[in-house]
Amino acid sequence: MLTERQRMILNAIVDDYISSAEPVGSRSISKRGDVGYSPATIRNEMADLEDLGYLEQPHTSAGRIPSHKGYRYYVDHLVPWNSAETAELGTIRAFFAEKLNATEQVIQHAAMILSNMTNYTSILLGPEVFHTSLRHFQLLPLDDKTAVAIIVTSTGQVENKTVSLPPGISVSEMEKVVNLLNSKLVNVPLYKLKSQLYSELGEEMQRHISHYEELMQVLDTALESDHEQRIYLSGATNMLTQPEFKDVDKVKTILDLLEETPTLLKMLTPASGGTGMQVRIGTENKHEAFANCSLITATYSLDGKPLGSIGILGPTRMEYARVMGILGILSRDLTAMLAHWYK
Amino acid sequence: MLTERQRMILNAIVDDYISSAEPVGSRSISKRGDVGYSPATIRNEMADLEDLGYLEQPHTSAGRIPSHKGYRYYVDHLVPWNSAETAELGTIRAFFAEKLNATEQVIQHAAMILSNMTNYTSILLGPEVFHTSLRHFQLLPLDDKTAVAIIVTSTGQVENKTVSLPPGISVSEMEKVVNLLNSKLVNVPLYKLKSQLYSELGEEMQRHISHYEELMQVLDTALESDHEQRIYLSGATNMLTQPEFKDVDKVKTILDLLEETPTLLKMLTPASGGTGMQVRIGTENKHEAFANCSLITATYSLDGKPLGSIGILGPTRMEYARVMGILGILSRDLTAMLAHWYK
DNA sequence: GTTAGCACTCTAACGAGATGAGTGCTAACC
DNA sequence: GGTTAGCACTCATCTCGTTAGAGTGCTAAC
Repeated sequence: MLTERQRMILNAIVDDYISSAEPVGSRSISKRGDVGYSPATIRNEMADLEDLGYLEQPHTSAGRIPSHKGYRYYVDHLVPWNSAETAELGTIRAFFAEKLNATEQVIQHAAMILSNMTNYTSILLGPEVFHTSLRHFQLLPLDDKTAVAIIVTSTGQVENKTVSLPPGISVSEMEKVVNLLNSKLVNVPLYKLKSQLYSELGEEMQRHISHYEELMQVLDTALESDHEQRIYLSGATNMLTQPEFKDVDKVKTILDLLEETPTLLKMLTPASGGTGMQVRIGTENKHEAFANCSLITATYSLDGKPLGSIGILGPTRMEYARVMGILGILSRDLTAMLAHWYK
Repeated sequence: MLTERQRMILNAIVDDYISSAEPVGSRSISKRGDVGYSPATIRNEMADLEDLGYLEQPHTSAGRIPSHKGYRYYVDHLVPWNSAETAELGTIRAFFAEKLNATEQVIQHAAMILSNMTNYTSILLGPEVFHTSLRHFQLLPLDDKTAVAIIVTSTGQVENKTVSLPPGISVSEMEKVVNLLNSKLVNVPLYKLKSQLYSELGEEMQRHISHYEELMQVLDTALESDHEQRIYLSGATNMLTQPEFKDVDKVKTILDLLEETPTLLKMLTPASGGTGMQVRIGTENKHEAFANCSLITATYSLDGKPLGSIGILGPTRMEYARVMGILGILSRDLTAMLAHWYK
């Protein structure tokens, strides 16, 4: 649809704008050297690109800035994205060379590394316990009224929840049930736990146990999917350094949204539908507060199933190439690392 | 040292400045009605108060603002602090009426409530596991190289840590040791765990166990005080709404500091020395980034020992009376609640 | 001791050029 | 026909002098 020359010019404009945050004029494009035309010619093309919707003009006598459509085209067709040769490869490899042996810890650390490297905000979704399975279950009485339920998953994550005990349940009986539960439910995926609880322990137990109803109630809440995905956010304040967010009020609404876990979840999870890298530009994000933001996400997986996502949030004027490169490497390496641990 | 009239005027100025954030002039004080003097008289007193160091003048023809010394005097002698009658009492009571049965959950929730009520930033220190004791210890093998160590404390908190296992340790032997450990170390304060580990299991075990050295190494790292105090931060973005922080750069350094756990710890922990409420004004905080901030902290305790702190961070121009009232109630109620749970 | 009055100071707000980056258009050039 | 030089025009931003107003300090009167 676009001529080769138009693509070159669009590319040059987006590149320029990404690094300068200023509307870019015909002269500066001409001077760059990689587009060998005079300002006048470039002006003509720019007018055409604006008509086609790829560029915008803040006001008559200013340069052009990319529109959302322009960014979209840039991301889809022009980004020089070679994840293998990113300059930051070294940093990432160094990160994975460190000896970290807990998944959560790795993810958390990765969030920091990401935001530091990119100077944007990183949002990581911890491993989705949903697809992992039960390794061990335990119910530990604290006093006669409360107990701690502990669930260890196949990926070594530990979830715990305090439950209140109804009066009259004996410790020994509880132990018996928990033991049975362990023998029956180990390796069952977490999301099937509650249904299996009833099918496996249903009839069989009812006559062996005195307080069947109450006990089931306790186990039910204990296995309740409190196992939410954990979200790790890092570098939120980097938003403040972006010139487009010098308006304190706007940046406040953004930072406020970032403090809300459900919002972040909603932003990151749909990405797990597709496996590849996803870029959501401006209004493609659901919240209007993010109209001037872009979100780039990738997923990491285990056994081919996406486990969680890693994402970078920045202004629409974002270093797409660099960020995509970094995310690409990191998601691949994370996947490899997990595969290596839990093969 | 100050005359009654000077105290009245200082009080009026601080009150006014707290609610307006503008230098306050003699006329506006006179008009308030509670100081029945003409602007000229008040001007004279203001000049004296400035000489004494309680007030400052941004420039010659502006009103006065309180100096740090002025705030300090206000906090120490003038704040109308009646924690019992705070208007927010209802909100707090409603919060405690909710049925929450995990300490952590309560603290986390309290952080949110606090920042919402005050519109400042709340910083809460989770229960200091340091002073709690061991209820249960467990070492759960994940595969032949790694295991999860789980520690349940007397207050029902669950700490877990992934440790790597040296090759050649048998599962049964490990179980034996862990069982012994449980029988010997339950109810030992966490901070004594490591030393007791050696004194209790030292000679006795050495001959019964094949890989004594390696096993001890594992247990050592498992009991390592990874049990850091957890910090709950809420409403950090409220900083952005304060007019004194309209400068994005300054607020960025503050928010960046708030992202660093060690900094927060350092700011909150010294407060646990004294039992009462502490107010640190401006440069009394250690970091110079907080030169324009005040931090008010209170502690909650169990069995008379301070367990953790709750704090509010805001501009030096802060609603001291209100915040101190709220913190007072909350810390008292938290203490009562913990006492009720773990009596 | 208190207060009215007044000259003085200093910031913030306003508005009128001046500046300059950038455009669109036309006409000339290859 | 595609490309480019030239030029008039637009418009945000910067500068600078002026003004308005809030507030002070001082003096003199009450």
